[in-house]
Amino acid sequence: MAQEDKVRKVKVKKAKKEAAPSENLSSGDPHLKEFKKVASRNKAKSQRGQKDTKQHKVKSPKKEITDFEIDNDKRVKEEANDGDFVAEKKGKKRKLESVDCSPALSFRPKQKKKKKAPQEGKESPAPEEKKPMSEAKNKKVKKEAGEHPVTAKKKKTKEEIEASRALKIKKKEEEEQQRWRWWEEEKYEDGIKWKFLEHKGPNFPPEYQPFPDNVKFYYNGNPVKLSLAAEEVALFFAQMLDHEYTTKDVFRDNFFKDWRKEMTLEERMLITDLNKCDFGELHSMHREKVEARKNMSKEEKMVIKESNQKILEEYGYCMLDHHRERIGNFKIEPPGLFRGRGEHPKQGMLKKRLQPEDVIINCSRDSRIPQAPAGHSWKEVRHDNTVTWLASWTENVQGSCKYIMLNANSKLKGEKDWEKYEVARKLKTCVDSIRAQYHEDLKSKQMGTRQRAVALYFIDKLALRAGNEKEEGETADTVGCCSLRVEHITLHDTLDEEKCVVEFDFLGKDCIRYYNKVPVSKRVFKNLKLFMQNKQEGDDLFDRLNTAMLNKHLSSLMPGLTAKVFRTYNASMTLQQQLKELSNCSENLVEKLLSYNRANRAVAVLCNHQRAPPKTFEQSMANLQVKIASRKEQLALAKKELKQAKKEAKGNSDNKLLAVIEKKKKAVQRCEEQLLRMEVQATDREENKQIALSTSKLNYLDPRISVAWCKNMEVQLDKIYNKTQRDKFAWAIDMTEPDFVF
DNA sequence: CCCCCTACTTAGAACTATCACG
DNA sequence: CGTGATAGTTCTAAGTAGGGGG
Repeated sequence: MAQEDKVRKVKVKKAKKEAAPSENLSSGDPHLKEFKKVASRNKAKSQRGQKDTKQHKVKSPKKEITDFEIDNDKRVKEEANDGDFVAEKKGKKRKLESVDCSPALSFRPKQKKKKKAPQEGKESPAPEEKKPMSEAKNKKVKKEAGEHPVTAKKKKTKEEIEASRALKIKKKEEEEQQRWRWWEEEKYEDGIKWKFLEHKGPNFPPEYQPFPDNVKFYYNGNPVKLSLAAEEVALFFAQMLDHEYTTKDVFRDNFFKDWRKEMTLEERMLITDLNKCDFGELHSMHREKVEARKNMSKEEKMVIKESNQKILEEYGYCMLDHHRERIGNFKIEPPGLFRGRGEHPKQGMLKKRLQPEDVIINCSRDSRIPQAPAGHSWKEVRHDNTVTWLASWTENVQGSCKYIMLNANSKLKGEKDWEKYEVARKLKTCVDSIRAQYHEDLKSKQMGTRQRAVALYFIDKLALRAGNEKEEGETADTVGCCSLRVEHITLHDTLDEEKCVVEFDFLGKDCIRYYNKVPVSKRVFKNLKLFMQNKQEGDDLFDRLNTAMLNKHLSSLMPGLTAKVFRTYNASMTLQQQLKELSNCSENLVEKLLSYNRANRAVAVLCNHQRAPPKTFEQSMANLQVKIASRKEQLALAKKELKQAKKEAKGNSDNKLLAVIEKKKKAVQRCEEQLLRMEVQATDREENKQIALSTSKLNYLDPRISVAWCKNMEVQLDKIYNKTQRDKFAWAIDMTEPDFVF
């Protein structure tokens, strides 16, 4: 248990200055002040409006910290003239020009408001800490009492249903009341993520249960009883037999190699060819199990649900600065076969079972340290409050770190999210000059600067990702902006009557294809031609640029600015614009929602958020069309009847007839409404066939835009955000006024 | 300058619960 | 009152970005 609390040092990077001085828009940082102002305004509001009995809010005077020193190590190197550009081989990029780099300003507002003393006072009295457990218990007791009447359960009647409903509502209210309104509090000083953190450690998956002897694995036609370890891995493969993965050579090879590592020497001698393996019985056993689980009785399902609930109760929450916070992924990932996306060179490799000995725990020194499962111990317990994770381990397939962190509705995540949108909003104030500058840079004498300008143009205009370098052969071959290669774009002097068209075709994150034909400015086009000169397939388009250089430059234009901010900015701006353009107050609810979805969709298209069309898509679409047709018939009929009724009533003021007319009118109206709803649904669904809205909604769209829209349009918020989303965006829902502008 | 490591966000697929409909 | 489609949740892979050390 090494107690090395790492104190993150604020790094001051050596700044190199480029020949052309960059416009520095950063000083003063008015936007972040705004951020703070909003926070306190909201605070005031809520104190006015609500009887918040909590008292975590303690105002604290702010202490300014000095800004970073800038090392003005100015070095200017002249770049060769245009004729000299030589494409360099991929992988090794030599950057000839020096790059402007302002001090590595952290974009956090904290920077401006280091405050020390009051932090202690901020925390609520210590005794509260012990509470959650007993509280939880109480709740449970209450619940049980309600659910298990002493007498027979025949009496499970209205009363009880009502009671449970009441309980639910009550719980909801309670939840609302208990919600930690962290956005009304002061932020911690630089880098400190928490003051107190206590949790139970991660939850491990159950041990492997060997399958019965009557289920056999065959090799070369002969039954073979496998050792426990080999059997477990064999089952991983057998379970996936329905999946396309298991037909791929790479997958099979990787699997077989790793499987053999788990075998005993004897097994390894015997089993040398995957094609001679017969997993049939294991596979069907697995299918039966799945089937059986599906067919379980309600009671059995209930039992499982309850035990899951118990696990959630125990492991799913932590105490963070006196608040009970939900953990996002408290379960240790179970072992299995690695499933990469796309043509992943490591697909099929064995992802090993983790032991507590692999896991590092992070928590407060003065908290109850989580107990490792019986007979085990943790790899390490540390107390680092500059990070947000509760536990971490190294995964064996890629060798990367994995973390257990809090749920999206937590303070730690929410605050970061809020900040992200504030940075994006700040970009709004200087985007014009940044655009002007990169437009200028397209003419730069320095190749690197030109490349940077073109890359920035793509990132801004097309919302491309930054495109970090990746290790070759370790992952699927995907690219982002800076890692584009010459084969990923095709230049067309004219295409479909448009000039200077760039045709993009590459695989991006998660191997999602990006295909787009975009007319670009002449200057950009000319530059691209230049960049591609003397290069061949496999060469980097931007051979003098990488994401680090790009971001360095960006952060010199505005603190906190990186490539990905453009995605956030353009996504949110698009939503706001589209909502303004598409929706209007006089629409009915269904139409408003269609408009909202369309605006959302425009963003998803911009960000290239795709999904596999649902398997049942065609079928369900056809079904819907049938329904629409029949409804249309109904409508026609209803209209006819109405006409008929009117005819009969002509010149006749018999009340009865009039009533009939009214009735028919209503029927027609109802029919029309339903028809409209279905037609809208059909349109929406068709337009959404291959587009995933949720990613942008969750990660790119400032929720305040949506909240404000709902208020202005008089649309219930739960029409656009489900429970999870409302939880995640609680801060925005609470603070946003109808006049919010991104 | 380059490479590696850490920490955190973003991403679509798979799985599960719920709801509408016959 | 079951069933199938849809909505919501979980899972974990795949990105971004910045630090740090050689």
